[in-house]
Amino acid sequence: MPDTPALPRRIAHLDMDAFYASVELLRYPQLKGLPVVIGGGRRRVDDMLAQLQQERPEREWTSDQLGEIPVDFFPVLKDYTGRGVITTATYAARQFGVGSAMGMMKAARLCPQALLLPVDFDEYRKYSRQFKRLILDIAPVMEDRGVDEVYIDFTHVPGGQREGGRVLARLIQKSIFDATGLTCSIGVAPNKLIAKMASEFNKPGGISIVQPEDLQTLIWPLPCRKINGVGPKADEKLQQHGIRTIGELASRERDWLVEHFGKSYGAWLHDAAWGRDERPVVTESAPVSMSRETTFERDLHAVRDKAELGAVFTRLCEQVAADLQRKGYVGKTIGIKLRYDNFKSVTRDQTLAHPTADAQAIRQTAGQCLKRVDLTRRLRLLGVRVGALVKAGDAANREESRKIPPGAVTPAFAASSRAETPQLFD
DNA sequence: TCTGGGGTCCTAGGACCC
DNA sequence: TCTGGGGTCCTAGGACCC
Repeated sequence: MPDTPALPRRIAHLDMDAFYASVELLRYPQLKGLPVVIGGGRRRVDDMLAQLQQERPEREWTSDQLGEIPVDFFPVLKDYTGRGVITTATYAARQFGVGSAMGMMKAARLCPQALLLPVDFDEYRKYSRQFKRLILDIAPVMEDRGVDEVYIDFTHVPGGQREGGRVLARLIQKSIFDATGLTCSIGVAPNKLIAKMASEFNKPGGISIVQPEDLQTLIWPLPCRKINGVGPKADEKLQQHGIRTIGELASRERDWLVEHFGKSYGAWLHDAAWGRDERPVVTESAPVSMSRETTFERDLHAVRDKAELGAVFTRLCEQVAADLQRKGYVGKTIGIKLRYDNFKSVTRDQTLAHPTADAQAIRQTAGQCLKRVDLTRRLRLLGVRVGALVKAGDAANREESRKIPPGAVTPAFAASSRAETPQLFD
């Protein structure tokens, strides 16, 4: 093999534009341009069609005619009762100040006439798989970052270096749009950190190319919060030190940042501000944990709502078990999460000698965890988690070779099993 | 105006072992 | 009697991301 000069790294970040809302508009084009909010419970399309059939019996309604459902049939935000947050909102709704993660009740005051659609993750996942398949057909090194985002390594892809990546980015955009009608924004830069910021520059439908020499002009004027990894807490602390932009962050000594933000995070902040990031685009990753949680319609009490809580608890355990089994994993760290009426959260977990994906075993251990928390306060949320995952087959093999006696328990498990605590809803 | 659900990673103390 | 480090695992909480 002849020596080839090392190519400069070209990393792309692709972000689907208003993904959930755009997918919904494919089904309901009649809502285009109207303020629409997505969130608050899940309603199946079948249920909606049944209701429609009842209210408008003059014709037959099938899933082929979603685009003909009259706009006045859709529920509006002001009629919504119950809790929850908005998952996303169309541009028309955002003009009223409505945005994702906002409480429904607040959104209803800002834009009472907004149409309300329930989230339909199955539908979004369907389009998610499709656009990722299209990308993989063009560029094989792709990292999954959730339903609507990916990183792509352009470096060795044909055309990936042309015009800094713009040619390949255009090709991917066109491929996705032609197949789905959906648009996306792409940023291409020397690394993931900058690419992520660049993909936001020209939304929607934009392509932004950032070269190493563009750091000062394009990146340094941005607020620190634009760095993926600087959240509200870190941003507030930075501001308290008079640091608002990435450029101001870059002008601080590395040692000063380490002193105030810790060895690891401080050094990382310094690297980030100087546009340094060597993380590779990772094409495969194994899950670490799986969980299910639910927020109740009203806060529940462990004693007074014992039956209801017990049923929810069992269901969560069954759902996690089903998720594990479906994906072929077992885990040995079983945990619970509670959120009290004052919004404070606590977690408890316990590690078993053997990994499991069995609903009864999960419920048994999660029940032990429940005995270790305060159950006198009303509960707003309950969750069940299984961590320390391994592939189901691998676990079986290792157990076999290590000859662990069946029924072995960790000391912590044995201790908590002996604990005499009052039975509440478990 | 009260604030979803699913994740990952980091920190820090204590247990336990060598 | 007082006093070592280092490594790993477990547990709880919190920041952050999509």
